[in-house]
Amino acid sequence: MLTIGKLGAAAGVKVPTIRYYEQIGLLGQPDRSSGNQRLYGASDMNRLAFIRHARELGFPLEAIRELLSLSDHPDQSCTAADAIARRQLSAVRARIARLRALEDELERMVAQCAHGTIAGCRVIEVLGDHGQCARPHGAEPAE
Amino acid sequence: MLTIGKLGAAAGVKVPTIRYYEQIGLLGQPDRSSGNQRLYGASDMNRLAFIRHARELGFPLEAIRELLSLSDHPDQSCTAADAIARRQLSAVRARIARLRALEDELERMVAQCAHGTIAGCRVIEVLGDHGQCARPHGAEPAE
DNA sequence: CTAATGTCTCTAGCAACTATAGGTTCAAGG
DNA sequence: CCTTGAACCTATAGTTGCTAGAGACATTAG
Repeated sequence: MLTIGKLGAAAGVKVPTIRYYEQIGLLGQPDRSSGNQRLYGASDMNRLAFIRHARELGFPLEAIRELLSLSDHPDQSCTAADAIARRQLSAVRARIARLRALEDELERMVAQCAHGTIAGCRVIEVLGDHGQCARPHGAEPAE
Repeated sequence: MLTIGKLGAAAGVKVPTIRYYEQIGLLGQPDRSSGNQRLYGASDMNRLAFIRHARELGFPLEAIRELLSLSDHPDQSCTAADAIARRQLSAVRARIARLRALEDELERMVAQCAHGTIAGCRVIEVLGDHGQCARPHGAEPAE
């Protein structure tokens, strides 16, 4: 049985965050010690690790809640979980592409700075240019 | 001259968000019509598109403020500008590296999903399993 | 046994919006 | 010209996903 601090250290999640997850119902209420302290077992550990990894991948908590409910009922189809993962994957790829363009421009700026002023800075154009958008704006679902 | 609604539609930014950006000083105070309504020009449009794209890439508003200051003062001494550009460049590179790791993990998740039931779906296992982490947890800088 | 650390609850704050309320201005149709 | 409805104004409060603080109780190392 782990105290909340040990659990947090093991899963890489801060203690107040664990209590927050419990508060919003992502984690169930754990057993308590005689002195009212939370005590966790291996299944809590797995659940928390799942939440942490999903958060790292950019899943919103509501999507995680959905995934957890799917895994609580493993006889259902995993199509929904797969769709969420695919959506995240394409979002990640779009971000990488844009960041590479910005990286190039910042490299160019740093090189230019080495020899004078930053007149002719194109950072705004690189990120300001709508024409370089992977997809058009305005109709995208919010992240 | 564009009203705030037209500007927002053109840049893909909601109207209250534009007013919020003005409030926190990312956008200057625009001209007003005789009836006190905001009027924007092409340079406001570029600036707002820049902010939107940078936000999509996950830059915090304070980093965007710095990037904008680079283009706002193109004659600025290179010492200051260079420091800002270098800091942003390393932030961009860190973000790219992290996103690539996430891309790999999502690819693996999607590839392993058997499209059957969750019992055979690895999405949840992959996210729950600490052993498959690209890097150990706990010592990473927060996003 | 005592001192330090960990835990408890509760409240408040943060970033970056988003929504609502209650009023004003503008542009288009009758 | 006048009305009507959309778009605008200000100001405030709510959202998500935490994070930090205060003040009190529990546990553990020396």
